[in-house]
This record gives sequence, C-alpha cells and structure tokens, in this order.
Amino acid sequence: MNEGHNGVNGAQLQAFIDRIEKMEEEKSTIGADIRDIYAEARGTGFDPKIIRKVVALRKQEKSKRDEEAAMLDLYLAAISND
Amino acid sequence: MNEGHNGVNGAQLQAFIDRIEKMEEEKSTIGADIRDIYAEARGTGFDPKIIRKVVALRKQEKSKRDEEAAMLDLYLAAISND
Amino acid sequence: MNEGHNGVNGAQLQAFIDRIEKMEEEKSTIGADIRDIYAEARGTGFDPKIIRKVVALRKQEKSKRDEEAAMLDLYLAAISND
Amino acid sequence: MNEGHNGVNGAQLQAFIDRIEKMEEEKSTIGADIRDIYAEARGTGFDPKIIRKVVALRKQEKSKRDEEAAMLDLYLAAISND
DNA sequence: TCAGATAAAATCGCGC
DNA sequence: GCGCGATTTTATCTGA
Repeated sequence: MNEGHNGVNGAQLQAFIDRIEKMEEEKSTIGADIRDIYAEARGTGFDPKIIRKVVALRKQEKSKRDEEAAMLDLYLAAISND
Repeated sequence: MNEGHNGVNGAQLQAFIDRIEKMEEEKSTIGADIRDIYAEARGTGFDPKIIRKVVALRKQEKSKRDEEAAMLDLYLAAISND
Repeated sequence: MNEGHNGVNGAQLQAFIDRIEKMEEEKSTIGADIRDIYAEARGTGFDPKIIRKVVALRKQEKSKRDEEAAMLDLYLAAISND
Repeated sequence: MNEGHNGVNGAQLQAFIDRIEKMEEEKSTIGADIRDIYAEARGTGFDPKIIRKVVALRKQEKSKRDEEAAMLDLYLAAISND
C-alpha cells in the first residue's frame, strides 16, 4: 500500500530524505564549529595548518592502536579455542 | 606564563586539540549514521544513488535560493547609493 | 637510458615541467585578462561585485541543469531494470 | 541611450558578462589540460605531488628574480637623475 | 592577511 | 577480497 502508480512509495522515500537532510545539517553545523575552533586558535597565535597535522598524526596513532587491540583480541580468541 | 622553553603554550594547544578531536568524533559518528540510513533505504528497495542525487539536488536548490537572495541584497544596496 | 645515477629521467621530467609551466602561464594570463574586464566594467560604472554574482549565479544555474539531466538519466536507468 | 528605465545599460552588461564567461571557460579548459599533464606524468612513473613542489619552487624563484630585477631598475633610475 | 573557491588526495562503499 | 567509482577531506590558490 501507499505506493503510487509508479511503484515507488513516496512517503517512505520522503521520510528517508528528511532523516538524511536533518543529519547532514547537524554534520554541517559541527563542521562549522570545527572551523570556528581553528579560527579561534589562529586568533591566539597558533598556525591552523600545524594543528591539522597534529590532529591527523594523532588519528593515525589512534587507528594504529585500535588495530593492535583488534589483533590482540584475535590472538586471545585463537588461544581460547575451548 | 605557562609557556615552555620552546615558546609554545602547550596546555592551550592541548585544549584546542581536545576540543577539535571531540567534535571530529561527533562529526564522524553522524557520517556513519547517514551511511546507515542509506543502507537501510537500500534494504527497503531504494537505490542509494538516486537518493543521493535527490538530496544533492535539493541542497543545490537551496543554495541557489540563497544566492538569489544575496543577489537581491546587492541590487538593493546598489540602488540606495544616496 | 637517459636516466641519471639517481634513477630519474631528468630530461623527461624537464619536459613535463616545461609543458606545465607554459600552460600555467597561459592560465595566469587569462586570469589577468578577466580581471581587466572587471576593471573595464567598473570604469563604465558597473559594480564588479554584482557582475561576479551574476556570473556565479549563471554558473550555478548551468550546473543545476546538468544535475537535473544526470538525475533524469538515473531515473531512466532505474525503470529500465529488465 | 540604450538604458532601460532602471538606469542600467543591459546590453553593455550582457557584453561584459559574455566576455567574462568566455574567458572563464578558456581558463577552465587550460586547468583541465594541466591536470591531464599531471596524469600523464604519473602514468610514466613520476609522482605528481613532487612535480607540483618543483613547479611551485621554480615559480617562487622566478618571482624572486623578478623582484630583484625591479629593484635593479629602481637603482638604475635613481642614479640617472640627470 | 584572510576568507572563499578550486583542485588533489585519501577514504569508503559497492560490484565483480 | 579487490579494484573502481563516488564522497569526503586536505591543501593550494586567488581575490577582497
């Protein structure tokens, strides 16, 4: 039911689009907030470019740590073959 | 005060980085949520590619309306050259 | 052959760089020409800011038309699922 | 003459816009060509990122040379106060 | 000098 | 599972 003559459930599609647009807007807002923080940092004398590098570096390190943790889990699972 | 021997206020920098990383994580979470919605839509038979196009198109329409409004402002400002 | 001791074909690299620099210069020249046109327009009483907005708006309209065409293609492809 | 009731010479404005759009398109074409060259270079084993660095470096050097030439002209003009 | 646009690189999901 | 294509993010560049 609820399908038009074209075989597409418009209401359902609309609902999906609404949800997506709402979240996209939130995402965009946060993006703006992040830009503001960089601007604020620049205002106190920090170079945003460098801060970006630092953040990127730490993200890499974090993902490396996550990977190692996952590997550890794998090993633990492997030796617990009871 | 609070500056190390290298002339950088480490505590302040740390604070900026913390704030940024926190928001980046939120942003990333929302991005994942959006992806989930697309996946859900696919699960109910919608083509994500088309939904993306619809969303993109609507965004463009909005931005065009904004541009037109900005344009109107410019015109109004231009004719009020007193 | 033609590779130096560092394993880099310098002549070939030079050729690429020459071509790029030549085109960059052309591009830069055109950019200057465009600026000249704006200056000329200002000289005859037009506000460059408004002209820029008009140009931007027309570009957006074109890209929106393109998007709509792409969208139509998607729809057509979607209903031809034989 | 040729001015509408709004005091704007539409034909002249149109002419400016046409000229600008034409040159913008040329500029865009050249930009695409440059991208193609980078792609071609990559195809023969060069790293585009490095090439970009080289090009940027040479441009800096060129502008530095230009600056020095301008300075020289200034000096020459200064001592030719006849 | 800085914001905004533009383009390149990295990332991620999808299909084979 | 991997390559391809699309999207997102980063960096460069131009104009105000």
